[in-house]
Amino acid sequence: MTLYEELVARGLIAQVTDEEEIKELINEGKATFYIGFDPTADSLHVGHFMALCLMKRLQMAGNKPIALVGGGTGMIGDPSGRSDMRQMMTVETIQYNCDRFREQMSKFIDFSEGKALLVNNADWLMNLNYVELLREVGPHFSVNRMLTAECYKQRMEKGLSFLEFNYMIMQSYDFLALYEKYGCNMQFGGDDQWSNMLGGTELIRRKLGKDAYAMTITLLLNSEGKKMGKTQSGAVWLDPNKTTPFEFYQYWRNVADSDVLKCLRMLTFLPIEQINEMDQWEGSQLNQAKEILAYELTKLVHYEEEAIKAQESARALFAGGNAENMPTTELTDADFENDKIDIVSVLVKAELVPSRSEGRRAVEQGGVTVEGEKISDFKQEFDKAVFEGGGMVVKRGKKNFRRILMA
RNA sequence: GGAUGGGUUCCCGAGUGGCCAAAGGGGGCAGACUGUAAAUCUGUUAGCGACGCUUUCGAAGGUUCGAAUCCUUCUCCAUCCA
Repeated sequence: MTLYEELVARGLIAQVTDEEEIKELINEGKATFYIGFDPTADSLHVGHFMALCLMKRLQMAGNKPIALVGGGTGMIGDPSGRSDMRQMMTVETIQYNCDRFREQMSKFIDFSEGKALLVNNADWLMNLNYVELLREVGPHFSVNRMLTAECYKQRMEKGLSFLEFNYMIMQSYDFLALYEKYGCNMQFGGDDQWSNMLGGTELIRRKLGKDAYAMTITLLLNSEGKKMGKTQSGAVWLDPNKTTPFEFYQYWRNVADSDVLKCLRMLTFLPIEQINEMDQWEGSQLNQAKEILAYELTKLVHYEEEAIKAQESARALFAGGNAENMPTTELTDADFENDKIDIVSVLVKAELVPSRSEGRRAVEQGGVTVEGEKISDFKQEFDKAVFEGGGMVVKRGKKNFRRILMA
């Protein structure tokens, strides 16, 4: 199976500019391609992870990846598919985020010996001269065409600032710059980037009379059509300090039946044949597929050791027993009054609830368990002694656990 | 710059002087049922020392016994005109 065939089989490819050319380029390892990452947060998330996996697959086939962090484009903010304007970020924040990206990426991509490049578009965008730029690239963009681009559609209703309108031009300029500097002949990106990417191939054609290609990756959507990798409390991050390996594992352990196979195909490196076998699984057997998915992804992102720990914890917890590797919270003497602490305080301390009111409601609704015993009175108190030694396992709902210990 | 319409709780969206911590829907959370899934049903969804108190309807002032609601100024957004 060729690389391109595998990408198709995994459902990763959304749109391509020229299928035959792209096939040949990447199958034979002749592509120098780039993927852009906008530094909108201080950690990469699951959406980026897909792109990183793709980079890795292509790198393994001999293609040369360029990871571009958007230190320059981050100054503008991509309006694609958004209904509101992004918060403008300070230069310091952007720089900080770029540095974090750099760290995390080097975990996945081999940057040694020029096998891959990491560049920052601030290097060429920040020094552009407005009038020069207008004269250089301005004539090659038709405002009429730009306005019909899919990525602005949502914003045509709500309003689009000139600042953000220019994002496409900046991204197109990136492609041109990389083409000239490194011979980068292909761009990959999320499917929401399609119009921005076409801007680049067009610019290269008009400006240099050369061909460049673009290919988009299917966005990872769940069966309800929403982007995956988001939870109520925000994105699922790759940084273990922002999303612990256990939480990361649990996110994938809990995906809907209808999404498991898709996730396995698109995100893991398991052989496609093996995944296709799982496609036959039905009902509760799919639970095993979810466990495999969670384990594989945790292993990729946080290494095997953490994946094993997360899996053991999860198994133990849901089998009803205790687990070694559970998130813990430590109490100090100051948390106690007369050597006692009430259940609501414990919940708040353990961050199992955001406020005392919610803690109280959780207890009233029968959602709180301590050491397997349901708590029915929100005024219930505990002696300091019970937290000594192994501590006490507190559970809110079915999936939120915390071991409470003395510091 | 001019005209018009608008900013309500996590989101959408009612509410035009007291009965409003604010209808309804979505989402979230919890319970039942299950497979740590989905669907369904039920409860709940500002905070707190909790049959009471405190803060909230773009911001700041004002009128009033009483303001999300009336007045003034400011601000932001959309549409049309320039």
